[in-house]
Amino acid sequence: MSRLAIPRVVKMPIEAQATDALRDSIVGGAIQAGQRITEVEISEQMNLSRATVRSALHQLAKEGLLTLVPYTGWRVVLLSAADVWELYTLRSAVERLAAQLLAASIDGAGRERLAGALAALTEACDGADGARIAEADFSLHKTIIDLTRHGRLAGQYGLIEQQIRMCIRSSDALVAGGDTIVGQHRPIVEAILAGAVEEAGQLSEAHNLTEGRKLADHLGSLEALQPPPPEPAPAGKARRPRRAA
Amino acid sequence: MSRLAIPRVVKMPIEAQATDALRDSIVGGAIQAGQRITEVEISEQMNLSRATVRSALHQLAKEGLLTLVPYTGWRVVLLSAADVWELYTLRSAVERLAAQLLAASIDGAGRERLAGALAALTEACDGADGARIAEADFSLHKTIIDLTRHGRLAGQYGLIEQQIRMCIRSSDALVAGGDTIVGQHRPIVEAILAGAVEEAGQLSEAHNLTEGRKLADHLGSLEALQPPPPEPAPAGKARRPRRAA
DNA sequence: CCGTCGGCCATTGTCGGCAGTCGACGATCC
DNA sequence: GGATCGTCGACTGCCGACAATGGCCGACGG
Repeated sequence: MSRLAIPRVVKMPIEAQATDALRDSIVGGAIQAGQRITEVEISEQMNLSRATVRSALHQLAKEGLLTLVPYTGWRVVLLSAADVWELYTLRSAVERLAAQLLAASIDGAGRERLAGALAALTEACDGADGARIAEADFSLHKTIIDLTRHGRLAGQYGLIEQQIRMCIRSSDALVAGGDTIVGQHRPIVEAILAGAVEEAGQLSEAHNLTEGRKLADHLGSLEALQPPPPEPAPAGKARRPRRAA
Repeated sequence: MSRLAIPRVVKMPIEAQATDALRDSIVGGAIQAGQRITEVEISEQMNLSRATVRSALHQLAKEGLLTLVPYTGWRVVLLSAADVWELYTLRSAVERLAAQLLAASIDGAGRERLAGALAALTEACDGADGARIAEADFSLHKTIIDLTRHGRLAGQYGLIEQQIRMCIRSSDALVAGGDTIVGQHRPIVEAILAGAVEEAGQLSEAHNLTEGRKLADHLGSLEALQPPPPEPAPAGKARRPRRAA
């Protein structure tokens, strides 16, 4: 296979690079939720043409991270409790399918990767680093998805995952104890390894639904306190006075 | 509601219009599966700029109807039996969720719409118009999705639906008898109307899985006959000889 | 003082063009 | 005759500019 030790050059169009960078900025919190952004603003920061940035923004809009207000600007979506409910119900259905498929078809290499992901989560839960626990959590779920070798499943899950990442960051929830987290995931993994199709699906579905309800309730109580986030300021520069000079 | 008989002008950016028109051309069969198309070709036919067409093509690529070969061209996807399996497993999971949610939350107006959709399917199945039956079939499924008032669910289902439409058209399958089709759908609708959450989900899931397997087997047997569709010709104009004069 | 109207500006919508890259044909050399 | 290299056409990647649109602010009239 690898006759020569020459590394394959990554051939990724700038559009895709810009999309990834912007996505990371959004889910990573560099661009706050609800914030308003403009194409020229981004294109200047990234040193790219507006058309290129525009393409990236449209892609992210399709992924549900941005909304476009015609002739006005772009806005980072602000996820409500209803959105969280949508996300987690959808996620439960998708992950249930993944768990079932994987339980029915997992092979040796797959068992190894899956066990490794669970071990990593267990190890992360020993510490108190919330971000690291969350990452290991996501990684375990993602591993289950990938191992199904189901391209469209992975694609749809990817969209959901980005949005979940964003709403978790914006709510600063997900602070369950490490023991609880491991205790929730271990049975799922064991059912998959045992080839118990129905059980794996049910456990996975239940796990997501309970977690989703918890997060939605948390967000709902927050929304009840501060009803309308009136205007999170138009991104950086305030509207300049009519006569600057 | 309708005070004036003046049709509301559609205020839809040309990008979106182009996207819809292209999607219809693809799923409608005007552009054959596997065919190679270029941006200039489309832009000339639609009398639009390349950038606009390009945006539409990218969107359709994200919907899974096109693939982009860098610096070479676009290709309408050619769905294999494996793709059909992916589509129908995914669809079964999504529709199961929809049936469950709807069974748990359907209201009076919803019951009416759902019953109407089933009646339309029954009526269509009395005739022998395959296209009309298929349309009524899709419409019933879509109605269930819409009634859940689950935006993201509807969005993800939309993507799957387009691809399923395409592969059904390209395989000319779906020729089950009208009685069979009604007999498969009626129990699902009845379970939803009865509020039987689990039963509705199971019936919906089973329906899609059996139909998907049937279609996948059909496509698999076709693939076994003609292994590689070698080159479906580069779209219209043949590669012109080096010296035209 | 308040409601309404008009103009202005910011921002997106759309377009044509130049440059980089890929696939393939044809010429050349062995 | 066969394989390899050079060259060409075609297509996408990316860009800057102009047009259209909607919101905001000030001016005007009541």
